[in-house]
Amino acid sequence: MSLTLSANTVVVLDFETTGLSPNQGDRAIEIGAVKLENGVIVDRFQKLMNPGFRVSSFIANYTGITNAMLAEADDCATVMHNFADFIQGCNLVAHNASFDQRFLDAELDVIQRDYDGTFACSLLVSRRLTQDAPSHKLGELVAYHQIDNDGVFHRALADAEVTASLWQVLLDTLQSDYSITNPDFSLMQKIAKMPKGSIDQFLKKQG
DNA sequence: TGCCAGGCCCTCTTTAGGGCCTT
Repeated sequence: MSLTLSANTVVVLDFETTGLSPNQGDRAIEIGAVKLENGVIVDRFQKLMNPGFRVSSFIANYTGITNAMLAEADDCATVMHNFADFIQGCNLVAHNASFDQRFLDAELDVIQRDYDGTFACSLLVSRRLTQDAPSHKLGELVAYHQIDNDGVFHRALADAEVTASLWQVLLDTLQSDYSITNPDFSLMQKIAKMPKGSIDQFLKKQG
């Protein structure tokens, strides 16, 4: 891990893609991200990218991203080079991070770039900290926590922004419910891996 | 020909199956 990795800066990111699996030939079509410094958004990144083939009608309807929009976009390599620069030195957060990590790894592998941060998953943390939530879908959690939003979902920057707000809600929960002052990224990673049954006892020891 | 994601998590579990999440 890089010595320049920032302790207080994370990038919350979200991909829109042509499908669920890069192993099955799916590609990224949009990346959106916000950079958080001590919980405050200090930078944003949003780019459509042309995967080189037409997206299905399902994806066009699901995301609102059309083939006409993608025809005018830069190719994936160009966008991902810029995004690799954007995330340099930062840890990463995503909702269901294993999905976004697979696409990030696949797209950066194509252009032979790498990143120095590690991922934390807001879905896994949410399942442990707000076990009463009826669902841990991003949209459902936005409603559950009454998170401000512009009504846009399944677009990369909009989803990254509400995920960043959710991340902050989860950090605030650690402070308010467990008296954990300044919970950090590595604690969130530990929470994500902890058995649900022992999370309460673990957090009470942290406070 | 027919199949086709992958990881987490629960339970009627561990020699398994299925729902939840992401697009």
